[in-house]
Amino acid sequence: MTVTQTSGTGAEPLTDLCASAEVSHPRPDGRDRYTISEVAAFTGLSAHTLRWYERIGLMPHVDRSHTGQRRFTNRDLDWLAFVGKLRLTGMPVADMVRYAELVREGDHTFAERQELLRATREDVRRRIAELQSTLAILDFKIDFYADARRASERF
Amino acid sequence: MTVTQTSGTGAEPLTDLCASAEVSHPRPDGRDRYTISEVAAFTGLSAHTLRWYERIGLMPHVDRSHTGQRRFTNRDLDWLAFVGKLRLTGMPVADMVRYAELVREGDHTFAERQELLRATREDVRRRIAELQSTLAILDFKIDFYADARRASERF
DNA sequence: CGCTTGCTTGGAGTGCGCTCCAACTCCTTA
DNA sequence: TAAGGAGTTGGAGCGCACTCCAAGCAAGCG
Repeated sequence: MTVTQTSGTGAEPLTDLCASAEVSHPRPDGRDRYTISEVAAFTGLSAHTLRWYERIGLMPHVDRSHTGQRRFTNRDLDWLAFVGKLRLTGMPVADMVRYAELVREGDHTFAERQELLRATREDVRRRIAELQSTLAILDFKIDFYADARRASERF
Repeated sequence: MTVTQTSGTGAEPLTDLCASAEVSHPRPDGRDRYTISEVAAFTGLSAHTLRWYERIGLMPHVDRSHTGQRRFTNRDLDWLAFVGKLRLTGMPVADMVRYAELVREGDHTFAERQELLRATREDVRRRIAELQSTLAILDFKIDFYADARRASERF
């Protein structure tokens, strides 16, 4: 796993480090201000969704240009990458918002954050097990159809 | 894997066999007619949902009592168990309905059914991989919080 | 008989996660 | 200067998978 340490403005160093665990997509170097459409292209989320994430409190707080347009930072991209992972787990958006709130509240919420992630992890483990059981059924049925088709061809 | 061969009325023996792959929950022996609430309790689906499944064509066709009430058979339970598995895969209801249609159309749809299941299987494999990647991130962050908390306790 | 329980129906409502719309501002290019 | 493109907002709308509602029917019981 590659941990990319992004510049950071000095505020909440621990949270920042934690928010930037693994960045999968390479990003334009040396830049730290992206428009909403750049971020949309980069993350695969729509601009609508990005604004909506901010509205509901799932984005920490996005900088603005002098004309009021959003300017996302590398830190924001890190956060979105993490949110994307949480989304893949099937975690409800409300829970992600809760996590975001805890991050905003500061370091004294570490325990609760950890607990939330732990619960999510157990959930993910359960889901993997479920999926693997469905895989067995699917294999069984696919084999069944393969046999049936071979049989019908032979006679 | 235990394959429980349920009685069957003689119609489409292959499909029947295939529909009855693995029955996870033991069920009242010797019976073959269940009310909707029994099936609801048994499958964990609500009676509402069972009726809705029938309406949209996801249930093959449920017998009725002389007063018009539904009487589900063991075969129906087998089908519902399989549908439950498909549901766990995250397959959209519309696709499940498509599969149900193919089953109703008869044996000449084996190829298409197999293809549908194959696609689903690949999807499931992808989802398992995704979930496992999120698991890595979660572990990383949970460890991070564990370390941070231990560090803050020590000083 | 009246009451309860369980079932029936078509259609309306709900919650989630977006997704889009209308009306507007701002900046750039021709 | 005019047009076009990208951004802004609050709020409405959408698709999915249920979930519930109202009104009614049939059976069982005291």
